[in-house]
Amino acid sequence: MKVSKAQAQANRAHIVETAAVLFRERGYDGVGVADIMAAAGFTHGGFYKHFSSKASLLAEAAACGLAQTAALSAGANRSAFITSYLSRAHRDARGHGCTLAALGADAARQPAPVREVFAAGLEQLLTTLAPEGVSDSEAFQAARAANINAIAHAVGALVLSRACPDDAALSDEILETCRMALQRD
Amino acid sequence: MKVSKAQAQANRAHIVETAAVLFRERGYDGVGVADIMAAAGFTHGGFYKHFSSKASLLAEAAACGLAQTAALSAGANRSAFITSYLSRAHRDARGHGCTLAALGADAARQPAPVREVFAAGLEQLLTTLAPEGVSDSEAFQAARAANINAIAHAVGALVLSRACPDDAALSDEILETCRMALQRD
DNA sequence: ATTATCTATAGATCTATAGATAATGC
DNA sequence: ATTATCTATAGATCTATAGATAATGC
Repeated sequence: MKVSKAQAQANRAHIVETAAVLFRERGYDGVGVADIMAAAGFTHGGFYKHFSSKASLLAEAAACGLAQTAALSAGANRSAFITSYLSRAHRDARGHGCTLAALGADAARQPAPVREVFAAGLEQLLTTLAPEGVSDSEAFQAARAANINAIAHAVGALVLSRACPDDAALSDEILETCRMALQRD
Repeated sequence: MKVSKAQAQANRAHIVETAAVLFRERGYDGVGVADIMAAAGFTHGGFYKHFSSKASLLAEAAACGLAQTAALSAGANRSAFITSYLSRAHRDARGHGCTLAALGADAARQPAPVREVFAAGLEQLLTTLAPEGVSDSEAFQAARAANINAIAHAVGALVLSRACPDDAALSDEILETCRMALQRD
């Protein structure tokens, strides 16, 4: 049943990507190692040849998810990023959405290595969103502060809209109100 | 081993308050029924004479925690509320802090009854924060929108600051940046 | 008589490990 | 010979229930 080293590497990456989706959908404690391995197409016994523990997989899966969000923000302009971030489609697709919103609260309860991954992912997003060619130190700080505020505002809006019932008017109202405010700034 | 009806009622309330703290600290899936009952001073077998399931306890515990936050906001003025909400003390006291930030992401994965409790708690907070004596409909809507934005911004800041390592400069920077922005508005 | 709590346990799950298998890669 | 994967399982946990106990409340 052995596979080539290249295939084993690909299998490992596939497990990380599968976990990145399942953790965002159901939370860290809501998914078992066996669930992840089955979803990736393996039996659960093979897990520990790839990862030392479930927590270390979370760190890799979070890094994977955070990199996806940073990549998305790199392409679009700020207004387009906000529009898609605060859309009902994003609210309803937890498994493929922002890792900060889906797993930020879970991260707070995890050991330092996992939280360091989140801090690095957030720094990456701040860098990606920063306007280019700002050499002035004061303007740089102002732009960084504006990005921190925008991300916090957007993450909070997404978390709150998801905490409300799907069909509640309040859930849509939160998204629309915050989208308008963030595009006004 | 039976106690009076009044005592049983008090014991039940004590279990809800204990659960409200433990769920916020460790998340819904991070605490067991036996943990909660032991922390409240009972054996776990007695749980089901008070609650029909663990999920129904979560609904009550969330309502309890959300009412505490709404009560806090009722007393202070807006600036004082923001100052304490975005303090390091609040960040580091998850078990006794805002339920929206601690359990909002968990709520998104729970059945409708739990999410309805969150929506009601959020509406309560919006009402509490609204300025009194605003009869004009347009001004009322503007005040409601401003409160939705402020709560989303503050919740997101708290979630993100907690997701970073305790000692990271980024965690403090998020709190301070968002506190300044929210007090400027 | 009722019932709040306790003891004990069923049945399902979860993380992690041990040993077997079989294909890679030297 | 090494190792990626599989089968099987240990040991711990979790939700929920059953039945016993003993104090309340009629």
